[in-house]
Amino acid sequence: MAASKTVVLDPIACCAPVRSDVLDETQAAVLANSFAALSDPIRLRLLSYIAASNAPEVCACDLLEPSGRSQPTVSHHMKILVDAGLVERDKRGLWVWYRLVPSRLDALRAVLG
Amino acid sequence: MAASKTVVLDPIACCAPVRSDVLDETQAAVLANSFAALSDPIRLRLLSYIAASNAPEVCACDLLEPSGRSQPTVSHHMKILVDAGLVERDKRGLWVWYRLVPSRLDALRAVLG
DNA sequence: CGACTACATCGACAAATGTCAATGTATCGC
DNA sequence: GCGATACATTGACATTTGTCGATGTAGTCG
Repeated sequence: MAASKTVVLDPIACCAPVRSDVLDETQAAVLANSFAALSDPIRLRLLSYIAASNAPEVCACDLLEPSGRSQPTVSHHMKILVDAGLVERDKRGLWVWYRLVPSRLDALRAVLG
Repeated sequence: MAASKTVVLDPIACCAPVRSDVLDETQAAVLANSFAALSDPIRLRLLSYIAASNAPEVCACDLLEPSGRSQPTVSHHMKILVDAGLVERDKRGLWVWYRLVPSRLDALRAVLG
């Protein structure tokens, strides 16, 4: 039920490894979009911060200080990660909680193999 | 001995998986640069084209038609892949030959795990 | 209700990126 | 040497991206 905001993302799972077959334009576009989400240092650090926390979820409010960016900027980056399907967003009360989507990271990893 | 043109790249191998620890700014910058090389559909297709060919190397001249881009544009994209350490360049006579650097792809894959 | 809080969206801007035509450079064959 | 070939570099341009201040929106608490 989850995900499906701006861009189509599920096709990732169907992609054969980059090394085994030539990607068609659609596959390439989807994958490029996913890797683009990983192509910014701030986003990589946000991602690793969530992953490194022992908790299954991290509050958005805890992402500001370690990222060293303004609140709108962090919100912007998190949206990109969510749209790419790498992170899930859950608003509870005033706070927003983020958690990784391991299967999505696994899928990307598989594409690289 | 190979590689070391514009950007520092070897640090990739030393990075712990994104999921296990918070990346420092240097690690994040290097990794972001690597993923950025994968964040363009044309580059992904060039990469998979080389990988999918049974030959260990592919001539630059064979990359123009499948990519559907001009010669300068393909040259530009290949430079980005080479600088990212994902592909090696070998000029022999008039022709330039490209081959993948599997260890680099493996390293990136490891970071995602 | 109204004040306050947490996050998203908007608007603007500089910087980076993808693209191609034109030109440059190195190499081959004659 | 000379012309032709394969690829790189340059210059220009439109588009995209990262950033922040200002503002909007949804939720909480009294």
